[in-house]
Amino acid sequence: MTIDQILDNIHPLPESSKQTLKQCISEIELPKRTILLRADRIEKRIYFLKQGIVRAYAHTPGHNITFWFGQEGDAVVSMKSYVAGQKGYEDIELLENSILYALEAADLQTLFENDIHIANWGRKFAEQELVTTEERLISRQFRTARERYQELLENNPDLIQRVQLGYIASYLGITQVSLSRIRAEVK
Amino acid sequence: MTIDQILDNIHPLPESSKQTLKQCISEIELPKRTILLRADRIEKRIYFLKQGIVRAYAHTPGHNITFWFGQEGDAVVSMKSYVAGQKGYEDIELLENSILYALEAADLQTLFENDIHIANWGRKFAEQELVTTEERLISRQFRTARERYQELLENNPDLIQRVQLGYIASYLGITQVSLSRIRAEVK
DNA sequence: TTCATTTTTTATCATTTGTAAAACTTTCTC
DNA sequence: GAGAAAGTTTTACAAATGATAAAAAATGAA
Repeated sequence: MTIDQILDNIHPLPESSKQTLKQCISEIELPKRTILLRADRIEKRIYFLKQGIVRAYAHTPGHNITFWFGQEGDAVVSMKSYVAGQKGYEDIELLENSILYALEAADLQTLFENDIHIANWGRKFAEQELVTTEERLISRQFRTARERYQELLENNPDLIQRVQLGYIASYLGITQVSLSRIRAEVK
Repeated sequence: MTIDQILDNIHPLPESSKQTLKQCISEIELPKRTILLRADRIEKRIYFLKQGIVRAYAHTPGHNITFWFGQEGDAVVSMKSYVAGQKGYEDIELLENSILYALEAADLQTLFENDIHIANWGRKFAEQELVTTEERLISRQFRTARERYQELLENNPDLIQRVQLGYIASYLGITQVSLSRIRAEVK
């Protein structure tokens, strides 16, 4: 997944604006188990995932709760840091050796103020994340864990292969034991 | 709550841009029980709530699920329509006689293309809705229904007075019977 | 490979939550 | 204010889920 594909997929940009934006983006490679973003920091960078898989989890008393998985092409961002300049809820951990595109949030802010195309690109970015987040919320509210597991099996069977089931269970909001029961039924 | 307060609260705008935007906004008054937005339509208008209270619910087999309440100052929008031009998930119903500020999404789109301040205002709008939605998702994933009811009692006691408990129970993701049990304990 | 560690599944039991029905309370209408 | 309708609480029972422990399977390192 190239950076051009990722940028264009959010919203097409005129060539000159795209070049301007790309000049602020660098590619980095990081090993499995790296904690890319931390809940207790105000994160200054945003990332796009070229290769790899990541999970976002919150540290809660007793155990950590995984609430998002990112895959190739996804933006990896502490939204609370990016939008409000405040500490987020999530640690984000690389579950595989990964390649990321990195971008300073401050650089992006400057571009927003000076280039209307980039401002609208940033608007589209937030809007798309908004709809995705809303869909996650609705999936969680409308469907049982069993249904959401089946949804995952159909729409994203990769994920279940690449991620250990304890994290999937946490993501679905059930215990690993319950997920095992569901898998025993469904298979 | 004036339209100026609502607009400025999202992101301050230069006076000329604000005037431009306000020229597209009209005030309307609608009675209780009006269905303002419908899941089976692509909605062309967005609203801000001056006075009243609304709920968003999805029609699911068996019963409707309430997943959002809007109060004074909130944007009332079918995000799927606004962002993606597709049918949304929700009907939005006025629970009280209400006064709303209305705006054609198409007019707003035109302003986005031509005024960088309005484009950044629109970006901020989406970003704020994003963080709010993320908070709702996380509240739902991290906390039990009991905790979320107590959270509501503390942060928004009004809501529980103004909205019938069946809707609150649905919003919390439990049955009305369970909510009754929780209330019996907490009181 | 072999052994140790981690992950997943299975079993049992206790707790929570849902369903259904009835009783009670509040609100609305005439 | 009386009666009807709508909303809320309570009860009893059934079903689903969680906690815990232990077994089985998979993974990783030497």
